Amino acid sequence: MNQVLFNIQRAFGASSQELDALDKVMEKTTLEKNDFFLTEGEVCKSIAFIESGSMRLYYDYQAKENSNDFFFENSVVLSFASFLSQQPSKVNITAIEPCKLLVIQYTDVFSLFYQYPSLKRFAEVLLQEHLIKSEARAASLLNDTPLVRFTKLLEEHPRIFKRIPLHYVASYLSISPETLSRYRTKFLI
Amino acid sequence: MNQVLFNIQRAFGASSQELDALDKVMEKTTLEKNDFFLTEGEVCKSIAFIESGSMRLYYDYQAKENSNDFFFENSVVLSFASFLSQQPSKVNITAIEPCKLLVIQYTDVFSLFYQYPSLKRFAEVLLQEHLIKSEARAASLLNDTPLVRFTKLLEEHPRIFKRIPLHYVASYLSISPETLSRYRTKFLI
DNA sequence: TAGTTCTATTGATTTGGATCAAGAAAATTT
DNA sequence: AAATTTTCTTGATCCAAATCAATAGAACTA
Repeated sequence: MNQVLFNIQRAFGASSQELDALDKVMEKTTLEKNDFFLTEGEVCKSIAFIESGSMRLYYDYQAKENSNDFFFENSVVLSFASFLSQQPSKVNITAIEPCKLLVIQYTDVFSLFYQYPSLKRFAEVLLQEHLIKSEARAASLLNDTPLVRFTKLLEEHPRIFKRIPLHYVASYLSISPETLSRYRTKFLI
Repeated sequence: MNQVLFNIQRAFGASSQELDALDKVMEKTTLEKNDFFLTEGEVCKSIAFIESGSMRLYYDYQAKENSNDFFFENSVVLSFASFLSQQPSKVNITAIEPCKLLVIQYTDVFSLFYQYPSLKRFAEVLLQEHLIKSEARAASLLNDTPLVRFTKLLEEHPRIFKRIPLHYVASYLSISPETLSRYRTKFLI
């Protein structure tokens, strides 16, 4: 059994029947560094589980790439807004490191929900978690100064600084790469 | 039939039976200016529909009140994060103008969903709309300069400038009241 | 209606972070 | 492993918005 299925089983008590059904519709794929999982304007028609590697979700806005999220192993990756509404995505999602992914298609997702209630419950929890995360992201950008965002990120997600190129991290914090570099020397990183 | 029920019927084709059930659990209440609908730390146990008036959702953060949303007639008001997780709210919600509200309790919401699928569908649409709005809010704070946020708000929601005290609007835009005042003279408002 | 508090404007000054510029270090490619 | 590209750092300058300060105007309230 792959790690993704194992996690779902452990967290939601999915039956082996449900896990089998899920396994059947999961396609293994890989992405090279800088390959796109989703591009702006395209409708998000699949969900990815990351087996290994890291990814970045960003807005391409006025010649700037503003990163809004990073993903690592055992994460679920998609544009919720585009996937749910089946409207063109406003974001891009690309591989930072080479990635091994398990991918499920939109149509399969809903036919699975129809058949297996505990998978529907899994999706509802994912959706709720994402909503809370999205509100927290907006709150952080509203309430915190750039320096506070930096120190919080450093404390809460130190691995981001180890595995993500710093100019991407700078754009996530909504500061220039130069300013991030200065924060880092100031905090002896 | 009140305006709220009328809207639900029109948008979701709810049956008269469903609307009756909804009507039964809706309690009319009023709020005076500055009264709280929800305070930080409290669990959000109800949903309000605004019949008349306006409300404000804000973070109370380091001696500053940072407004994150404004609501007018025919809006649905709650802290989604707190309501869904039944965890203490991180936000406050208060009346700006005196409000007439229709309020539904948490427990009634879920018993209604259980009985009436089209109301569940109504809730799912609300949730999806909120998620997209929350992502858009974060995107705006990440991508746009203060001045661009101001011009977009002016264009997309001009009534906010007519009915909401400007220092609240300033905090929503994440700028000082002085800067908002200067933007306004610059744009001849 | 006079007094008080709240809200908004305008001016002077300060400041945190952006931008510009150059070079160093690291990673990738050939 | 040499060449090229990408990433990161450091310094100098600039600028948009914050802060500080004073006043005016509106809206409560006693």
